[in-house]
Amino acid sequence: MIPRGPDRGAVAVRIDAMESSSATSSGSTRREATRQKLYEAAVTLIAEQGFSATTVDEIAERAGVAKGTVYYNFASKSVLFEELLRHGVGLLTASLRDAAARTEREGGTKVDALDAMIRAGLVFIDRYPAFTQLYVAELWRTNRAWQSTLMMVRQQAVAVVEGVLREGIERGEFSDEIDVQLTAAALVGMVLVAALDWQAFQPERSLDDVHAALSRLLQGRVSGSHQGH
Amino acid sequence: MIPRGPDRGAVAVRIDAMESSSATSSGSTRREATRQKLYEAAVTLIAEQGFSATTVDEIAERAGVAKGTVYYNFASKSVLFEELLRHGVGLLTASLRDAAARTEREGGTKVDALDAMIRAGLVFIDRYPAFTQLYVAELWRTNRAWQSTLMMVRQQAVAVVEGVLREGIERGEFSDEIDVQLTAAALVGMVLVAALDWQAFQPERSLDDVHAALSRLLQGRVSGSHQGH
DNA sequence: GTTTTTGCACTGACCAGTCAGTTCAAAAAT
DNA sequence: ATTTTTGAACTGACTGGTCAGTGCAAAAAC
Repeated sequence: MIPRGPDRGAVAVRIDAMESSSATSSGSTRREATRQKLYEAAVTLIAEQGFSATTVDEIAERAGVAKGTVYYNFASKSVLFEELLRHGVGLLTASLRDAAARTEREGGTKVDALDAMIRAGLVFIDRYPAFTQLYVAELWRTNRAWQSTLMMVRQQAVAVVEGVLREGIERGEFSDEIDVQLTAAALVGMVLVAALDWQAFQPERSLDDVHAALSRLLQGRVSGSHQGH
Repeated sequence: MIPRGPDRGAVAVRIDAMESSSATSSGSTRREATRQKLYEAAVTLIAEQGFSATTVDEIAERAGVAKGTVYYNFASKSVLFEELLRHGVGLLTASLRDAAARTEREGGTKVDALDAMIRAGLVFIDRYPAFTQLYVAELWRTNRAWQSTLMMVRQQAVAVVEGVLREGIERGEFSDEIDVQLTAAALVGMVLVAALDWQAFQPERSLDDVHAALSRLLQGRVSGSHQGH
């Protein structure tokens, strides 16, 4: 569809410009734009329906390109998906690291850093809910082609949280009895599930509300030794 | 569900006994057994591969029955899946309620109740990892046939946690400023993700380890006003 | 003798991936 | 400055295969 006339060339969408590869002076911006459109189409469809239930035809149609174009740009449906995963988690990891570094620079405590990362996580999920959804849905699946990609990418993100926890223990800010790995996983889960529930079941709430609720939990002001109210 | 070897009835699992329909004295146990086998086969396959990627032939084969039997017992593949969901979440909800009630009976605090529910959640996930996996993968998907079933069933489970939180606030045991819904979601997420990570990435850890880590977080002994170590 | 299961052939829809051909802007040739 | 060539990007009809669901007669279980 879309005879495309003299192709008014949708000039460079510039959605984000991650590590947008080479770009040799007269770089093929066209190709990059097409790939970006395909990512965007794929992420929502796969989040809604799952990988197998989403057809390449659907992705192509929503992106407004022909099916052949998908295969011109990606070796297969799975490869498209894998690159989508890498792309998305790259954004998240960068955002988390940034939040931690910023707190550090401003002389905050490690609790402040965790809190800032919680917020960064919420902002990310708010901006890319479909990606988050799809990530969670695939993370614990076994027996799948992109299993190893997913593991690597997960480790990348969780490592940031673990790092902050470890530094906190060294500084004596956290008890040295905490289990870094499990605690990091629990924190990630807390943010992930609360945020997805927020999006799905009470989208009218503000990000600040959600952040406040999670901060409270983090700081043990829900059930810890607390002070009246 | 979940094969688990030749199933020596370990600790009286009471797999069914839910609202297992009619059962007129000489109830058709045969049919029930077949359905159970199909649930068990379906749950692992779907957890591993996802709903669409799992074929009815595979389910039948793993369950050791003919394909026709699947359709004799369930109207369609989706219906089989929906009933599986109801079945599984029914078990979880019952277990959570039981944990809360037991604590109550023994005169524990509401924090104790939450703690007991965390443990009950972990035990459930430990026993039915495939179900948990599949549940998480489907929960936030939109546009799907069983979407409404899933919402009902989710609400059922989360409501138990919300109930305990509310009672805790009434009793003045928790701050009345906490957001019940968000906090409940966050707690569920904490347990869910920590447990799935435990299963997937460090299965050698004991349930007690995981429980201890989560307890600590719940009680604010990670970053709250804590006392040395 | 009724209920449940089996085995298996069949259908029709659907879908990942292919490929011969088209488009067009920029480079090269004139 | 005009024509020709090039090749990266894109197209969409087509293929080979898969799979949900059906139909049914005979066997097994109860």
